[in-house]
Amino acid sequence: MSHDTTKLAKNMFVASVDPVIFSIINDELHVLLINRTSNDPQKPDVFEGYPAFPGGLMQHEDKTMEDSVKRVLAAKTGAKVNYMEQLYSRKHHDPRGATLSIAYIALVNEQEVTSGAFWMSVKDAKNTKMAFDHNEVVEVALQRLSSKVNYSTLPMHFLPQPFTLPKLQRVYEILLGEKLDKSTFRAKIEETKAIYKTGEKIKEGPFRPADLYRLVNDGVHNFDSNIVRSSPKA
Amino acid sequence: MSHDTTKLAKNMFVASVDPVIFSIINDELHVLLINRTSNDPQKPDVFEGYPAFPGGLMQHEDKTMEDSVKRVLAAKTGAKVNYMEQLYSRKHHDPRGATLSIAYIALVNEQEVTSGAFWMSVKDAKNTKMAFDHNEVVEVALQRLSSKVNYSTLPMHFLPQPFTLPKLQRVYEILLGEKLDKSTFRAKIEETKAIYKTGEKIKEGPFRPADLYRLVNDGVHNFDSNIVRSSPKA
DNA sequence: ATAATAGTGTCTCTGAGACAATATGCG
DNA sequence: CGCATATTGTCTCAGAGACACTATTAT
Repeated sequence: MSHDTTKLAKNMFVASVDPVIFSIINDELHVLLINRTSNDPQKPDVFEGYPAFPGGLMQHEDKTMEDSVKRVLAAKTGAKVNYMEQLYSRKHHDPRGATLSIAYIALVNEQEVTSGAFWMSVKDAKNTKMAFDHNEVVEVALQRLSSKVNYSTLPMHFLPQPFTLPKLQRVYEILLGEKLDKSTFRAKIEETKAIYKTGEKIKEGPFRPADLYRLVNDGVHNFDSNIVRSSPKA
Repeated sequence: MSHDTTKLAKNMFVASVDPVIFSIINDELHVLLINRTSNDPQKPDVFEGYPAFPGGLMQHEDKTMEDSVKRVLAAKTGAKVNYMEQLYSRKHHDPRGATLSIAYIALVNEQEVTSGAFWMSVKDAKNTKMAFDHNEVVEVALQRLSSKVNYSTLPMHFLPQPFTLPKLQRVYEILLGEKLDKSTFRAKIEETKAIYKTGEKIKEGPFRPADLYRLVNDGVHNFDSNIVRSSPKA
Protein backbone atom coordinates (compact mmCIF):
# COMPACT_ATOMS: atom_id res chain seq x y z
CA MET A 1 0.00 0.00 0.00
CA SER A 2 1.34 3.36 -0.97
CA HIS A 3 -0.76 5.53 1.31
CA ASP A 4 -1.04 5.78 5.03
CA THR A 5 -4.51 4.63 5.94
CA THR A 6 -4.43 5.80 9.51
CA LYS A 7 -3.56 9.32 8.47
CA LEU A 8 -6.47 9.53 6.05
CA ALA A 9 -8.88 7.69 8.31
CA LYS A 10 -10.98 10.78 8.88
CA ASN A 11 -12.24 10.53 5.32
CA MET A 12 -12.48 6.77 5.14
CA PHE A 13 -15.61 4.70 5.45
CA VAL A 14 -16.82 1.26 6.23
CA ALA A 15 -18.90 -0.03 3.31
CA SER A 16 -21.57 -2.70 3.23
CA VAL A 17 -23.62 -4.38 0.56
CA ASP A 18 -27.35 -4.85 1.17
CA PRO A 19 -28.88 -7.45 -1.12
CA VAL A 20 -32.65 -7.35 -1.38
CA ILE A 21 -33.45 -10.91 -2.39
CA PHE A 22 -36.84 -11.57 -3.87
CA SER A 23 -38.63 -14.81 -4.57
CA ILE A 24 -42.18 -15.81 -5.33
CA ILE A 25 -43.42 -18.35 -2.84
CA ASN A 26 -47.00 -19.60 -2.77
CA ASP A 27 -47.96 -17.04 -5.36
CA GLU A 28 -46.73 -14.22 -3.18
CA LEU A 29 -43.64 -12.03 -3.37
CA HIS A 30 -41.22 -12.66 -0.51
CA VAL A 31 -37.97 -11.10 0.63
CA LEU A 32 -35.07 -12.94 2.25
CA LEU A 33 -34.01 -11.72 5.69
CA ILE A 34 -31.82 -12.57 8.63
CA ASN A 35 -31.98 -11.45 12.20
CA ARG A 36 -29.31 -8.87 12.60
CA THR A 37 -26.32 -9.47 14.79
CA SER A 38 -23.69 -6.82 15.36
CA ASN A 39 -20.42 -7.18 13.51
CA ASP A 40 -18.63 -6.73 16.76
CA PRO A 41 -19.97 -9.25 19.29
CA GLN A 42 -18.58 -7.07 22.07
CA LYS A 43 -20.84 -4.23 21.02
CA PRO A 44 -24.43 -5.16 20.29
CA ASP A 45 -26.22 -2.23 18.66
CA VAL A 46 -29.73 -0.89 18.77
CA PHE A 47 -30.77 -2.97 15.77
CA GLU A 48 -29.65 -6.24 17.34
CA GLY A 49 -32.23 -8.89 16.55
CA TYR A 50 -34.18 -6.83 14.00
CA PRO A 51 -34.79 -8.32 10.54
CA ALA A 52 -32.25 -7.17 8.01
CA PHE A 53 -31.00 -8.01 4.55
CA PRO A 54 -28.36 -10.72 4.47
CA GLY A 55 -25.61 -8.20 3.77
CA GLY A 56 -22.18 -7.60 5.12
CA LEU A 57 -19.08 -5.51 4.95
CA MET A 58 -17.09 -5.08 1.78
CA GLN A 59 -13.52 -6.21 2.03
CA HIS A 60 -10.43 -5.11 0.16
CA GLU A 61 -10.10 -8.67 -1.10
CA ASP A 62 -13.37 -8.40 -3.04
CA LYS A 63 -12.41 -7.40 -6.56
CA THR A 64 -15.79 -5.84 -7.23
CA MET A 65 -18.90 -4.93 -5.28
CA GLU A 66 -20.64 -7.82 -6.97
CA ASP A 67 -18.00 -10.16 -5.58
CA SER A 68 -18.87 -8.82 -2.16
CA VAL A 69 -22.52 -9.63 -2.70
CA LYS A 70 -21.72 -13.16 -3.81
CA ARG A 71 -19.39 -13.79 -0.92
CA VAL A 72 -21.70 -12.36 1.70
CA LEU A 73 -24.73 -14.20 0.37
CA ALA A 74 -22.93 -17.49 0.21
CA ALA A 75 -21.83 -17.03 3.79
CA LYS A 76 -25.16 -15.93 5.23
CA THR A 77 -27.66 -17.87 3.16
CA GLY A 78 -25.75 -20.59 1.33
CA ALA A 79 -27.34 -19.51 -1.94
CA LYS A 80 -25.81 -18.70 -5.30
CA VAL A 81 -26.94 -15.57 -7.12
CA ASN A 82 -28.95 -16.03 -10.30
CA TYR A 83 -29.42 -12.36 -11.02
CA MET A 84 -28.02 -9.21 -9.53
CA GLU A 85 -28.61 -5.54 -10.18
CA GLN A 86 -27.39 -2.52 -8.33
CA LEU A 87 -30.17 -0.52 -6.72
CA TYR A 88 -28.62 2.56 -5.16
CA SER A 89 -26.02 3.69 -2.67
CA ARG A 90 -26.33 5.92 0.31
CA LYS A 91 -24.49 7.25 3.30
CA HIS A 92 -25.70 5.84 6.58
CA HIS A 93 -25.62 7.32 10.03
CA ASP A 94 -25.32 4.19 12.04
CA PRO A 95 -25.28 4.16 15.76
CA ARG A 96 -21.66 3.07 15.33
CA GLY A 97 -20.55 5.74 12.87
CA ALA A 98 -20.75 6.63 9.20
CA THR A 99 -20.93 3.84 6.68
CA LEU A 100 -21.67 3.60 2.99
CA SER A 101 -24.20 1.04 1.84
CA ILE A 102 -24.76 -0.25 -1.63
CA ALA A 103 -28.16 -1.88 -2.09
CA TYR A 104 -28.71 -4.62 -4.66
CA ILE A 105 -31.70 -6.45 -6.01
CA ALA A 106 -30.84 -10.11 -6.36
CA LEU A 107 -32.59 -13.35 -7.17
CA VAL A 108 -31.61 -16.79 -5.90
CA ASN A 109 -33.06 -20.28 -5.98
CA GLU A 110 -35.40 -20.53 -3.05
CA GLN A 111 -34.37 -24.14 -2.37
CA GLU A 112 -30.69 -23.34 -1.97
CA VAL A 113 -31.27 -21.14 1.04
CA THR A 114 -30.08 -22.86 4.18
CA SER A 115 -30.46 -22.09 7.86
CA GLY A 116 -30.04 -18.61 9.27
CA ALA A 117 -32.11 -16.80 6.68
CA PHE A 118 -35.87 -16.77 6.35
CA TRP A 119 -38.44 -15.60 3.82
CA MET A 120 -40.96 -12.97 4.75
CA SER A 121 -43.81 -11.88 2.51
CA VAL A 122 -43.43 -8.35 1.22
CA LYS A 123 -46.79 -7.59 2.75
CA ASP A 124 -45.51 -8.56 6.19
CA ALA A 125 -42.17 -6.86 5.63
CA LYS A 126 -43.94 -3.57 5.09
CA ASN A 127 -45.49 -3.89 8.52
CA THR A 128 -42.34 -4.98 10.28
CA LYS A 129 -39.75 -2.60 11.69
CA MET A 130 -36.48 -3.63 10.11
CA ALA A 131 -32.88 -2.72 10.92
CA PHE A 132 -31.29 0.48 9.62
CA ASP A 133 -33.14 2.00 6.66
CA HIS A 134 -34.10 -1.38 5.29
CA ASN A 135 -37.82 -0.67 5.17
CA GLU A 136 -37.15 2.22 2.85
CA VAL A 137 -34.79 0.16 0.72
CA VAL A 138 -37.51 -2.47 0.26
CA GLU A 139 -39.85 0.24 -0.96
CA VAL A 140 -37.34 1.46 -3.51
CA ALA A 141 -36.59 -2.08 -4.61
CA LEU A 142 -40.30 -2.74 -5.14
CA GLN A 143 -40.64 0.39 -7.22
CA ARG A 144 -37.69 -0.63 -9.33
CA LEU A 145 -39.13 -4.11 -9.68
CA SER A 146 -42.48 -2.93 -10.98
CA SER A 147 -40.98 -0.30 -13.21
CA LYS A 148 -38.74 -2.89 -14.85
CA VAL A 149 -41.34 -5.59 -15.34
CA ASN A 150 -42.45 -4.26 -18.69
CA TYR A 151 -39.17 -3.50 -20.41
CA SER A 152 -36.58 -5.91 -19.13
CA THR A 153 -35.97 -9.60 -18.71
CA LEU A 154 -35.77 -9.30 -14.94
CA PRO A 155 -38.99 -11.24 -14.24
CA MET A 156 -37.76 -14.15 -16.31
CA HIS A 157 -35.05 -14.78 -13.74
CA PHE A 158 -37.55 -15.54 -11.02
CA LEU A 159 -38.14 -19.06 -12.35
CA PRO A 160 -35.77 -22.00 -12.42
CA GLN A 161 -35.16 -23.08 -16.00
CA PRO A 162 -36.71 -24.52 -17.98
CA PHE A 163 -40.11 -22.98 -17.32
CA THR A 164 -43.52 -22.74 -18.99
CA LEU A 165 -45.31 -19.67 -20.25
CA PRO A 166 -48.26 -20.10 -17.88
CA LYS A 167 -45.80 -20.10 -14.95
CA LEU A 168 -44.04 -17.06 -16.32
CA GLN A 169 -47.31 -15.26 -16.81
CA ARG A 170 -48.13 -15.95 -13.18
CA VAL A 171 -44.84 -14.27 -12.19
CA TYR A 172 -45.68 -11.19 -14.19
CA GLU A 173 -49.19 -11.09 -12.74
CA ILE A 174 -47.85 -11.22 -9.20
CA LEU A 175 -45.26 -8.54 -9.86
CA LEU A 176 -47.79 -6.29 -11.54
CA GLY A 177 -50.65 -7.12 -9.22
CA GLU A 178 -53.14 -7.72 -12.01
CA LYS A 179 -54.39 -10.41 -14.36
CA LEU A 180 -52.94 -10.41 -17.86
CA ASP A 181 -54.39 -11.56 -21.12
CA LYS A 182 -52.82 -14.82 -22.30
CA SER A 183 -52.57 -13.89 -25.94
CA THR A 184 -51.16 -10.42 -25.37
CA PHE A 185 -48.69 -11.69 -22.82
CA ARG A 186 -47.36 -14.34 -25.15
CA ALA A 187 -47.00 -11.89 -28.00
CA LYS A 188 -44.99 -9.49 -25.88
CA ILE A 189 -42.73 -12.21 -24.52
CA GLU A 190 -42.28 -13.53 -28.03
CA GLU A 191 -41.13 -10.21 -29.42
CA THR A 192 -38.47 -9.78 -26.74
CA LYS A 193 -36.64 -12.77 -28.26
CA ALA A 194 -35.37 -13.37 -24.73
CA ILE A 195 -36.53 -16.97 -24.43
CA TYR A 196 -36.73 -19.95 -26.76
CA LYS A 197 -38.76 -23.15 -26.86
CA THR A 198 -36.67 -26.15 -25.87
CA GLY A 199 -38.93 -28.49 -27.83
CA GLU A 200 -39.80 -30.42 -24.69
CA LYS A 201 -43.08 -30.33 -22.87
CA ILE A 202 -44.13 -30.88 -19.30
CA LYS A 203 -47.35 -32.38 -17.97
CA GLU A 204 -48.64 -30.34 -15.07
CA GLY A 205 -51.97 -32.17 -14.69
CA PRO A 206 -54.74 -34.00 -16.52
CA PHE A 207 -54.71 -31.62 -19.43
CA ARG A 208 -52.64 -30.43 -22.34
CA PRO A 209 -48.90 -30.28 -21.50
CA ALA A 210 -47.09 -26.94 -21.69
CA ASP A 211 -44.06 -26.10 -23.79
CA LEU A 212 -40.80 -25.57 -21.93
CA TYR A 213 -38.67 -22.46 -22.47
CA ARG A 214 -35.20 -21.29 -21.56
CA LEU A 215 -33.52 -17.91 -21.46
CA VAL A 216 -31.48 -16.96 -24.50
CA ASN A 217 -27.98 -15.69 -23.73
CA ASP A 218 -28.23 -16.33 -20.05
CA GLY A 219 -25.28 -14.55 -18.49
CA VAL A 220 -24.50 -12.46 -21.53
CA HIS A 221 -26.82 -9.70 -22.70
CA ASN A 222 -27.09 -6.44 -20.86
CA PHE A 223 -29.48 -3.64 -21.55
CA ASP A 224 -28.79 -2.19 -18.21
CA SER A 225 -25.16 -1.69 -17.37
CA ASN A 226 -25.91 -2.25 -13.73
CA ILE A 227 -26.88 -5.82 -14.35
CA VAL A 228 -24.46 -8.55 -13.51
CA ARG A 229 -25.19 -12.22 -13.76
CA SER A 230 -23.13 -14.85 -12.08
CA SER A 231 -22.33 -18.34 -13.25
CA PRO A 232 -22.86 -18.10 -17.00
CA LYS A 233 -23.88 -21.41 -18.51
CA ALA A 234 -20.91 -23.66 -19.23
CA MET B 1 -16.57 8.19 17.61
CA SER B 2 -17.31 4.91 19.24
CA HIS B 3 -15.12 2.69 17.13
CA ASP B 4 -11.41 2.57 16.51
CA THR B 5 -10.87 3.57 12.92
CA THR B 6 -7.25 2.59 12.75
CA LYS B 7 -8.01 -0.91 13.93
CA LEU B 8 -10.67 -1.41 11.26
CA ALA B 9 -8.74 0.38 8.55
CA LYS B 10 -8.16 -2.80 6.60
CA ASN B 11 -11.85 -2.79 5.67
CA MET B 12 -12.24 0.94 5.22
CA PHE B 13 -12.28 2.84 1.98
CA VAL B 14 -11.82 6.25 0.53
CA ALA B 15 -14.95 7.22 -1.38
CA SER B 16 -15.40 9.71 -4.18
CA VAL B 17 -18.32 11.11 -6.12
CA ASP B 18 -18.02 11.38 -9.89
CA PRO B 19 -20.58 13.77 -11.38
CA VAL B 20 -21.11 13.40 -15.10
CA ILE B 21 -22.39 16.84 -16.02
CA PHE B 22 -24.17 17.20 -19.31
CA SER B 23 -25.20 20.26 -21.22
CA ILE B 24 -26.28 20.99 -24.74
CA ILE B 25 -24.06 23.63 -26.30
CA ASN B 26 -24.30 24.65 -29.95
CA ASP B 27 -26.79 21.88 -30.56
CA GLU B 28 -24.35 19.29 -29.35
CA LEU B 29 -24.18 17.28 -26.15
CA HIS B 30 -21.20 18.21 -23.99
CA VAL B 31 -19.73 16.93 -20.75
CA LEU B 32 -18.03 19.04 -18.09
CA LEU B 33 -14.44 18.09 -17.24
CA ILE B 34 -11.41 19.26 -15.32
CA ASN B 35 -7.79 18.35 -15.70
CA ARG B 36 -7.03 15.96 -12.93
CA THR B 37 -4.65 16.85 -10.15
CA SER B 38 -3.73 14.39 -7.45
CA ASN B 39 -5.36 14.88 -4.06
CA ASP B 40 -1.95 14.72 -2.50
CA PRO B 41 0.32 17.28 -4.15
CA GLN B 42 3.32 15.34 -2.90
CA LYS B 43 2.29 12.31 -4.91
CA PRO B 44 1.22 12.99 -8.48
CA ASP B 45 -0.36 9.88 -9.97
CA VAL B 46 -0.41 8.33 -13.41
CA PHE B 47 -3.60 10.18 -14.32
CA GLU B 48 -2.14 13.60 -13.52
CA GLY B 49 -3.33 16.02 -16.17
CA TYR B 50 -5.88 13.72 -17.79
CA PRO B 51 -9.44 14.96 -18.20
CA ALA B 52 -11.71 13.81 -15.41
CA PHE B 53 -15.12 14.51 -13.95
CA PRO B 54 -15.18 17.37 -11.46
CA GLY B 55 -15.52 14.99 -8.54
CA GLY B 56 -13.87 14.69 -5.20
CA LEU B 57 -13.66 12.78 -1.99
CA MET B 58 -16.64 12.27 0.25
CA GLN B 59 -16.21 13.64 3.73
CA HIS B 60 -17.77 12.63 7.00
CA GLU B 61 -19.22 16.12 7.21
CA ASP B 62 -21.37 15.52 4.14
CA LYS B 63 -24.75 14.39 5.43
CA THR B 64 -25.58 12.59 2.21
CA MET B 65 -23.83 11.61 -0.98
CA GLU B 66 -25.83 14.29 -2.74
CA ASP B 67 -24.38 16.85 -0.36
CA SER B 68 -20.95 15.67 -1.42
CA VAL B 69 -21.83 16.22 -5.06
CA LYS B 70 -23.11 19.72 -4.37
CA ARG B 71 -20.08 20.67 -2.31
CA VAL B 72 -17.55 19.26 -4.74
CA LEU B 73 -19.23 20.82 -7.74
CA ALA B 74 -19.47 24.20 -6.13
CA ALA B 75 -15.78 24.03 -5.27
CA LYS B 76 -14.53 22.82 -8.63
CA THR B 77 -16.90 24.47 -11.07
CA GLY B 78 -18.75 27.17 -9.18
CA ALA B 79 -22.06 25.80 -10.44
CA LYS B 80 -25.24 24.88 -8.61
CA VAL B 81 -26.94 21.58 -9.42
CA ASN B 82 -30.28 21.72 -11.21
CA TYR B 83 -30.81 18.00 -11.43
CA MET B 84 -29.00 15.04 -9.98
CA GLU B 85 -29.46 11.30 -10.33
CA GLN B 86 -27.33 8.47 -9.07
CA LEU B 87 -25.80 6.41 -11.85
CA TYR B 88 -23.92 3.54 -10.26
CA SER B 89 -21.21 2.73 -7.80
CA ARG B 90 -18.12 0.67 -8.22
CA LYS B 91 -14.92 -0.39 -6.54
CA HIS B 92 -11.84 1.13 -8.07
CA HIS B 93 -8.33 -0.16 -8.19
CA ASP B 94 -6.46 3.10 -8.24
CA PRO B 95 -2.74 3.33 -8.47
CA ARG B 96 -3.00 4.60 -4.89
CA GLY B 97 -5.20 1.88 -3.49
CA ALA B 98 -8.81 0.78 -3.32
CA THR B 99 -11.52 3.43 -3.45
CA LEU B 100 -15.26 3.42 -3.92
CA SER B 101 -16.75 5.74 -6.48
CA ILE B 102 -20.34 6.80 -6.84
CA ALA B 103 -21.14 8.17 -10.27
CA TYR B 104 -23.91 10.72 -10.78
CA ILE B 105 -25.58 12.27 -13.75
CA ALA B 106 -26.12 15.96 -13.09
CA LEU B 107 -27.26 19.04 -14.92
CA VAL B 108 -26.13 22.59 -14.24
CA ASN B 109 -26.55 25.97 -15.86
CA GLU B 110 -23.82 26.25 -18.43
CA GLN B 111 -23.32 29.94 -17.66
CA GLU B 112 -22.58 29.40 -13.98
CA VAL B 113 -19.48 27.37 -14.68
CA THR B 114 -16.38 29.35 -13.85
CA SER B 115 -12.70 28.79 -14.43
CA GLY B 116 -11.05 25.45 -13.94
CA ALA B 117 -13.63 23.36 -15.68
CA PHE B 118 -14.25 23.06 -19.41
CA TRP B 119 -16.88 21.61 -21.70
CA MET B 120 -15.97 18.86 -24.14
CA SER B 121 -18.34 17.47 -26.75
CA VAL B 122 -19.35 13.90 -26.07
CA LYS B 123 -18.03 13.03 -29.51
CA ASP B 124 -14.58 14.26 -28.53
CA ALA B 125 -14.78 12.75 -25.07
CA LYS B 126 -15.23 9.34 -26.62
CA ASN B 127 -11.96 9.75 -28.45
CA THR B 128 -10.03 11.15 -25.50
CA LYS B 129 -8.30 9.03 -22.92
CA MET B 130 -9.70 10.14 -19.59
CA ALA B 131 -8.57 9.52 -16.03
CA PHE B 132 -9.54 6.35 -14.17
CA ASP B 133 -12.53 4.54 -15.69
CA HIS B 134 -14.19 7.76 -16.73
CA ASN B 135 -14.51 6.83 -20.38
CA GLU B 136 -16.60 3.83 -19.37
CA VAL B 137 -18.67 5.91 -16.97
CA VAL B 138 -19.51 8.34 -19.77
CA GLU B 139 -20.71 5.42 -21.88
CA VAL B 140 -22.99 4.20 -19.12
CA ALA B 141 -24.26 7.71 -18.48
CA LEU B 142 -25.10 8.11 -22.17
CA GLN B 143 -26.99 4.83 -22.18
CA ARG B 144 -28.93 5.92 -19.14
CA LEU B 145 -29.62 9.24 -20.74
CA SER B 146 -31.08 7.79 -23.92
CA SER B 147 -33.02 5.12 -22.09
CA LYS B 148 -34.68 7.75 -19.90
CA VAL B 149 -35.52 10.25 -22.60
CA ASN B 150 -38.82 8.64 -23.40
CA TYR B 151 -40.28 7.97 -19.99
CA SER B 152 -38.97 10.61 -17.62
CA THR B 153 -38.75 14.34 -17.23
CA LEU B 154 -34.97 14.29 -17.30
CA PRO B 155 -34.63 16.08 -20.67
CA MET B 156 -36.79 18.92 -19.44
CA HIS B 157 -34.08 19.86 -16.97
CA PHE B 158 -31.58 20.65 -19.70
CA LEU B 159 -33.17 24.02 -20.35
CA PRO B 160 -33.28 27.08 -18.15
CA GLN B 161 -36.86 28.01 -17.34
CA PRO B 162 -39.02 29.21 -18.83
CA PHE B 163 -38.50 27.52 -22.18
CA THR B 164 -40.37 26.98 -25.43
CA LEU B 165 -41.55 23.73 -26.97
CA PRO B 166 -39.41 24.14 -30.10
CA LYS B 167 -36.34 24.44 -27.85
CA LEU B 168 -37.41 21.43 -25.84
CA GLN B 169 -38.00 19.42 -28.96
CA ARG B 170 -34.48 20.27 -30.08
CA VAL B 171 -33.16 18.88 -26.78
CA TYR B 172 -35.01 15.63 -27.33
CA GLU B 173 -33.78 15.40 -30.89
CA ILE B 174 -30.18 15.85 -29.83
CA LEU B 175 -30.48 13.30 -27.05
CA LEU B 176 -32.18 10.79 -29.32
CA GLY B 177 -30.11 11.60 -32.37
CA GLU B 178 -33.11 11.87 -34.67
CA LYS B 179 -35.70 14.32 -35.92
CA LEU B 180 -39.08 14.19 -34.24
CA ASP B 181 -42.51 15.08 -35.53
CA LYS B 182 -43.80 18.32 -34.04
CA SER B 183 -47.34 17.16 -33.51
CA THR B 184 -46.46 13.83 -31.96
CA PHE B 185 -43.84 15.42 -29.75
CA ARG B 186 -46.25 17.99 -28.43
CA ALA B 187 -48.91 15.39 -27.76
CA LYS B 188 -46.50 13.27 -25.74
CA ILE B 189 -45.18 16.18 -23.73
CA GLU B 190 -48.73 17.31 -23.13
CA GLU B 191 -49.82 13.99 -21.69
CA THR B 192 -46.94 13.88 -19.20
CA LYS B 193 -48.50 16.89 -17.45
CA ALA B 194 -44.95 17.78 -16.45
CA ILE B 195 -44.98 21.32 -17.80
CA TYR B 196 -47.47 24.13 -17.99
CA LYS B 197 -47.91 27.19 -20.17
CA THR B 198 -47.00 30.37 -18.34
CA GLY B 199 -49.21 32.45 -20.59
CA GLU B 200 -46.28 34.52 -21.76
CA LYS B 201 -44.67 34.36 -25.17
CA ILE B 202 -41.21 35.04 -26.46
CA LYS B 203 -40.16 36.44 -29.82
CA GLU B 204 -37.22 34.49 -31.19
CA GLY B 205 -37.11 36.13 -34.59
CA PRO B 206 -39.17 37.63 -37.39
CA PHE B 207 -41.96 35.11 -37.03
CA ARG B 208 -44.67 33.92 -34.72
CA PRO B 209 -43.64 34.03 -31.04
CA ALA B 210 -43.52 30.80 -29.04
CA ASP B 211 -45.39 30.02 -25.84
CA LEU B 212 -43.30 29.79 -22.69
CA TYR B 213 -43.49 26.79 -20.37
CA ARG B 214 -42.27 25.87 -16.91
CA LEU B 215 -41.85 22.61 -15.06
CA VAL B 216 -44.69 21.59 -12.78
CA ASN B 217 -43.59 20.57 -9.29
CA ASP B 218 -39.99 21.43 -9.87
CA GLY B 219 -38.13 19.96 -6.95
CA VAL B 220 -40.94 17.72 -5.84
CA HIS B 221 -42.12 14.75 -7.85
CA ASN B 222 -40.04 11.63 -8.11
CA PHE B 223 -40.72 8.67 -10.30
CA ASP B 224 -37.24 7.49 -9.80
CA SER B 225 -36.17 7.23 -6.22
CA ASN B 226 -32.61 7.95 -7.22
CA ILE B 227 -33.50 11.42 -8.33
CA VAL B 228 -32.66 14.33 -6.13
CA ARG B 229 -33.20 17.92 -7.03
CA SER B 230 -31.54 20.74 -5.25
CA SER B 231 -32.94 24.14 -4.45
CA PRO B 232 -36.70 23.56 -4.69
CA LYS B 233 -38.55 26.70 -5.65
CA ALA B 234 -39.20 28.95 -2.72
C1' DA C 1 -47.82 39.47 -50.01
C1' DT C 2 -44.02 36.59 -48.63
C1' DA C 3 -41.04 34.21 -45.74
C1' DA C 4 -40.12 31.83 -41.65
C1' DT C 5 -41.33 29.43 -37.74
C1' DA C 6 -45.17 28.27 -34.14
C1' DG C 7 -49.00 25.69 -33.32
C1' DT C 8 -53.07 22.51 -34.62
C1' DG C 9 -55.73 19.20 -37.26
C1' DT C 10 -56.38 14.89 -40.13
C1' DC C 11 -55.51 10.40 -41.86
C1' DT C 12 -53.48 5.94 -41.65
C1' DC C 13 -51.63 1.99 -39.82
C1' DT C 14 -49.59 -0.58 -36.19
C1' DG C 15 -50.13 -2.90 -32.10
C1' DA C 16 -52.19 -3.87 -27.55
C1' DG C 17 -56.18 -5.77 -25.42
C1' DA C 18 -60.67 -8.37 -25.28
C1' DC C 19 -62.48 -12.38 -26.58
C1' DA C 20 -63.17 -16.59 -29.32
C1' DA C 21 -61.67 -20.82 -31.14
C1' DT C 22 -58.78 -24.76 -31.40
C1' DA C 23 -55.39 -28.31 -29.39
C1' DT C 24 -54.02 -31.86 -26.20
C1' DG C 25 -54.15 -34.96 -22.44
C1' DC C 26 -56.75 -37.64 -18.93
C1' DG C 27 -60.45 -40.02 -17.26
C1' DC D 1 -66.92 -37.75 -25.08
C1' DG D 2 -66.25 -34.08 -21.49
C1' DC D 3 -63.37 -31.41 -18.64
C1' DA D 4 -59.37 -28.60 -17.74
C1' DT D 5 -55.72 -26.07 -19.28
C1' DA D 6 -52.41 -24.76 -23.24
C1' DT D 7 -51.96 -22.42 -27.39
C1' DT D 8 -53.38 -19.75 -31.34
C1' DG D 9 -56.44 -16.73 -34.03
C1' DT D 10 -59.70 -12.69 -34.84
C1' DC D 11 -61.72 -8.27 -34.08
C1' DT D 12 -61.70 -3.64 -32.39
C1' DC D 13 -60.04 0.55 -30.82
C1' DA D 14 -56.49 3.80 -29.06
C1' DG D 15 -52.38 5.92 -30.03
C1' DA D 16 -48.08 7.03 -32.67
C1' DG D 17 -46.36 8.83 -36.88
C1' DA D 18 -46.62 11.20 -41.44
C1' DC D 19 -48.22 15.07 -43.36
C1' DA D 20 -51.12 19.05 -44.24
C1' DC D 21 -53.08 23.14 -42.69
C1' DT D 22 -53.61 27.45 -40.05
C1' DA D 23 -51.52 31.33 -37.06
C1' DT D 24 -48.42 35.13 -36.09
C1' DT D 25 -44.80 38.26 -36.85
C1' DA D 26 -41.40 41.06 -39.61
C1' DT D 27 -40.09 42.92 -43.95
